[in-house]
Amino acid sequence: MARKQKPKPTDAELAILSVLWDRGPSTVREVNEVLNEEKPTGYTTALKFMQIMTEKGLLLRDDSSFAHVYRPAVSEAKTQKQVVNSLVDRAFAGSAGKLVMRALSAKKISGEELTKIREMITAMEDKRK
Amino acid sequence: MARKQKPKPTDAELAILSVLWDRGPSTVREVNEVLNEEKPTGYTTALKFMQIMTEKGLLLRDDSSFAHVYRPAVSEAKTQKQVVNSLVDRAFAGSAGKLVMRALSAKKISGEELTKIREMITAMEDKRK
DNA sequence: TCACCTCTACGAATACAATCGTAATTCAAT
DNA sequence: ATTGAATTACGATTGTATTCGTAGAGGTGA
Repeated sequence: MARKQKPKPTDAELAILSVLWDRGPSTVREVNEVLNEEKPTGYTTALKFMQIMTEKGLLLRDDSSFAHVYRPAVSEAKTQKQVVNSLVDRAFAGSAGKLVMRALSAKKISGEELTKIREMITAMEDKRK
Repeated sequence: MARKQKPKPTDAELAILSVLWDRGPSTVREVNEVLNEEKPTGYTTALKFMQIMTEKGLLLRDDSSFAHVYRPAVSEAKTQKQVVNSLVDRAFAGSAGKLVMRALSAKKISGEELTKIREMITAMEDKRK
């Protein structure tokens, strides 16, 4: 299988991908409106990013209608894995366990999530012989 | 208490901080030699970074000897917390639990670490009444 | 002292991220 | 067909990250 290495998305690109993962295929205007809830930016700024991201292979464009419709070309799971691995290498000396422990103490996590995580761990411990 | 907000370190800056957290106070040459094991860069590149980082308040410099000795001005724990929180916000819609689960499936984690993590979780579950 | 090596200081070049303004294009409603 | 609003294309600007070259200062051994 020939895997093409997609570039790691920048912060602004990640914000746009998040919107598309959440909403599904959208126009520039729709994406920009969501982004503006967080931080106001010009319409052409979003447009430019989405054009660049299409060139980079991060988005796919359907230009059959007047307002082009964009959708992610990379999956949420793969991208999250990519940025996590990158952070693990850069700031945690390659140890994902260290990052997990830091994340557990860094932010509030809901009870349901804690349970899910604990079950995930026991499953992994079982699987390892 | 007046906490001064230190800037989020860039990738190259994190690499330098990692070396200093690991080795303790070091000269530019020492840091650069460690960095070169991963990726060869010029001596003055490391020097420039460490000067900039000192200006930014990320490093402290002892210039009492000919070769200045640098040490981190920010703790490893605080910095890791900072970058984790930033990633959670940027790529995981603010949910640290989502990041934890992604990290668990993204990279191999040793048995001892898994155990430590599980114990950490049960402790957190207990504490939450 | 002098030659040499190491180190710092500083400026500059390059690359890329992020932002926007303007012009050209398309569509829809008159 | 004509006009106005929305959209795209494209260039330009600004800011910051990264990298290095060169000059000068500091230290050392012959």
